[in-house]
Amino acid sequence: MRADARRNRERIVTSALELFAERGPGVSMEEIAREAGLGVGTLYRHFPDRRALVEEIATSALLGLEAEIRLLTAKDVSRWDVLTQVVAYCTAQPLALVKSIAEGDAVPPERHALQSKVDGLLRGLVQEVQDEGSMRRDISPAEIVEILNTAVCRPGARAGDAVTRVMLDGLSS
Amino acid sequence: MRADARRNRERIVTSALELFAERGPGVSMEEIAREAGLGVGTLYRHFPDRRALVEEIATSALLGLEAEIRLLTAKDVSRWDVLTQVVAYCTAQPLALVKSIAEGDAVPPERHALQSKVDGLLRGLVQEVQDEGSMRRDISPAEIVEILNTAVCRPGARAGDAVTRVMLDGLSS
DNA sequence: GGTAACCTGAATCGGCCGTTCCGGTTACCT
DNA sequence: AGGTAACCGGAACGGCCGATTCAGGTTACC
Repeated sequence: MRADARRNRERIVTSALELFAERGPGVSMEEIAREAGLGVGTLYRHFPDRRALVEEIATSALLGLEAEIRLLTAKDVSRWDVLTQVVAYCTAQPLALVKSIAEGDAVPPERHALQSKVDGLLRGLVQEVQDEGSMRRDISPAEIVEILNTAVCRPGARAGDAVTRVMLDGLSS
Repeated sequence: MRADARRNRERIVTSALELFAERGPGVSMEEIAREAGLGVGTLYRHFPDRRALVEEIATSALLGLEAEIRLLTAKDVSRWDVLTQVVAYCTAQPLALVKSIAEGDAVPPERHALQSKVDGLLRGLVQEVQDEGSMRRDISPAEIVEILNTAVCRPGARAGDAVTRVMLDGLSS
């Protein structure tokens, strides 16, 4: 693959991620191309169709999150801090909305598996946070993950913004 | 106006409010008509175009909210309880998303004035809650109102659901 | 019973978006 | 430097979806 092609592919993914994160689904292919400083044709050279693009982004976002969770989980700090940092990662990375966007399309089995794995990790972490005693217990881990999701998958969400802080304070015990 | 016409107009407004609340903007005129058990033509008999419908709904929702705030504010209970009930009203009434939807269109001056008035009332109430000492002071009333807005204007928001509870807990002091 | 008001929903009209395609450009190898 | 395959740009096409219209049937009310 030629150097410029590789670079352009990169740009496309980056731009798409960004746009999805800040404007939600419904961003058009043309907008993505423009944001990347390329023509639509180039976009289609790299991804056969919209689904392929979404798929790539969703999958790589999930993989990134999974890696991050494992990394943070391995640290020797309170589970609460780990969770906080995971949340921060989710809002800082523009992967925020990707999950929900990707759910608009039919979820292919491979991504579904990955999704479940990440969800499992998150629920496990939340469980540990509760066991450690720093999080309220009157809400189930699954539901808490969902709550965090709504906090993070919000157009315009920023790491450490007021909504996120309030949310986390409301979850702590 | 004939009795059936009045009834149908009513139905249209109700259905639109409901659909907007539970499915967000982007609900089509046909869906609204169907939900109301009417043909699209009837809808257009009562409202010249989509904007007119949205306008009516937004305005009446705001007026309703204003009335509710004044009513609750007059009660002799803690300001915190008043705020809680206002929030509950906002999520129970399907006026939840109306505000944000109505903002998609250009906001006509008259509605803008109404909007500001309601915002003022809310900020004032929040200020009182803070003065009473039951709410954290490290976030400004304006921002808190905005936070509450995101809590309430959420597709699928229900009065007293987990997200709302967590949010309010996070705001209390 | 008559009539104006009302209702219906298929058809129309636009706009937006994904996708294609071909003429022009460029990286890179020899 | 020159050649060529890979790459890029962006106008143009086709489909879809939603707002709006309208001709023809129905109904409330006097």
